[in-house]
Amino acid sequence: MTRSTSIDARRADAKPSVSLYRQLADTLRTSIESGKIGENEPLPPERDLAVSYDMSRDTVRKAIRLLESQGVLYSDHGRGTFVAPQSVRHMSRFLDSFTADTIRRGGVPGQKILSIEHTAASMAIASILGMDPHSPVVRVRRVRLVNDQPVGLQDSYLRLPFGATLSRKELERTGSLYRLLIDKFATVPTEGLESVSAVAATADDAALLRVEAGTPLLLCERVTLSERREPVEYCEMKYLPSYRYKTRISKWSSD
Amino acid sequence: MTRSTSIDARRADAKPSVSLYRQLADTLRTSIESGKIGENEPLPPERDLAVSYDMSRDTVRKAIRLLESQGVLYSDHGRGTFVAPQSVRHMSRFLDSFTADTIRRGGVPGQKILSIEHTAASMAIASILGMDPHSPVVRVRRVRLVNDQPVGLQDSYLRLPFGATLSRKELERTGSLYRLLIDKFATVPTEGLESVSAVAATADDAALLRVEAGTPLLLCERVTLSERREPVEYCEMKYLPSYRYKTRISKWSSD
DNA sequence: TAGTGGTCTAGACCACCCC
DNA sequence: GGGTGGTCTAGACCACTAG
Repeated sequence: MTRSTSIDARRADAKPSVSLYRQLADTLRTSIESGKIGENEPLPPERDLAVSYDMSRDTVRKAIRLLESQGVLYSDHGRGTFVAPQSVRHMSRFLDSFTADTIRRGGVPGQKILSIEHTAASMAIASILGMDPHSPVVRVRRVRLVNDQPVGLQDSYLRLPFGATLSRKELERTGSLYRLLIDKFATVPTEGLESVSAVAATADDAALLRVEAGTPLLLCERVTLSERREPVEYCEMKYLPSYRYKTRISKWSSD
Repeated sequence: MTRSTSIDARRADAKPSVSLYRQLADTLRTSIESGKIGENEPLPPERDLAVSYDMSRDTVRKAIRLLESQGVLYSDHGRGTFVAPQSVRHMSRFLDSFTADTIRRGGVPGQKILSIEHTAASMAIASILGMDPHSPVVRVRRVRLVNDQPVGLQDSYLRLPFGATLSRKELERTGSLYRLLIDKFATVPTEGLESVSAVAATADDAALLRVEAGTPLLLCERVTLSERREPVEYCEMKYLPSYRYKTRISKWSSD
């Protein structure tokens, strides 16, 4: 007995082995994005999917759980599994670079690098990055652009491997600090802790963002953690009011 | 062969049947909160836990997945499963009432109800709540307090079941709109879509929050969806800069 | 190489929704 | 009652990490 066509084709693909349930999740996601199943319409029952794609029901369920966690599907006990409304599907937020996030929203991301300094950590920065004061850190200040218009300021402090440095050229090439972390320093940003509030633009902020001083800005502070849950970046972002920060939050805390 | 003590005790408890994996998750969460296993220290291997608690390894894994989604644990392939740092464990955000959220942060929640109107939905409100214009809605305006100090304004539009009404007395008793939705209208808020930005306080805002007009405020708009993914509430919240909005975001979007 | 988490299976039974 | 998702099992094998 052989596996259903489309999944088998993927299996023979470049990657040596993507798990079955991820392949199924991709297949389902694609068929949902293409509109084959409408909002709030049901998927075939798990048992049917298992037969169709020649896998166990448990594997089908894993695919459904994955898509559920991404806001693509939702299941109701006794009723069925349904396609989430588009409004939900497009709200999911992930730990993502500004670059990728902007592209996902349909904008053209850009940046103007204001400065890259190799410096010693202040007590505050050292504390939040879990290092000793005066340890070396890299500070990167940037203006973020969408479609060539400034939308926000980013002030990042990076903890680099011992002796490593970061050049303006490297950053200009990729445009994304996260890509550099992954590709050059083999550090995968895995989790982010964010704290959001509102502040008034300082004179400096105002000049860079081309608004008046005192304009309300969205202040977002973030600590980024590696796979081992070590802090690797602290970043302060200030965004114009036109920039909207979207999130989906799920379920009930007793879960 | 009988089940390990603590889990069995729970099983005999009030609730007729909480699933095994949730019981194990509760047990593990408790023992983590109590500090029996420190930050970034490993749990016993899944196979050991399965033997200890007399359940299958798959059931143990379900408990671990649940805690992982709540930011309590993280697993690394080939290394083990570890307790997340406290900073992560305390950042998880859920679709929660202001009331519950404030308590979780260690504050005393309060509210001053400014008005409760039964009115007809504007086109904008009707559109976002997925109803016809002029359909009946309830608008609730409140000042939110933490430790008796005003921290924000909430302006909620509720879609109630046909013919239902909402009295000030009911809302004053529970203090929480969500509790009323659940208890009185059998509607469980399941998912929220939020959009956050910054605004300047209007003269009215300023008076209610006891600050100067023009003060930057955090503006958070939210659409709350029911289990069936029908919109049940639209809410605009404006918070003082001192109020911080905390989130944990996970993993990589390619997941 | 030994030990860990990750995937997958085939089958059983329960809980819930709706007709 | 018939169909759906939810839970649980026992066992197999793979993939990754570390000493």
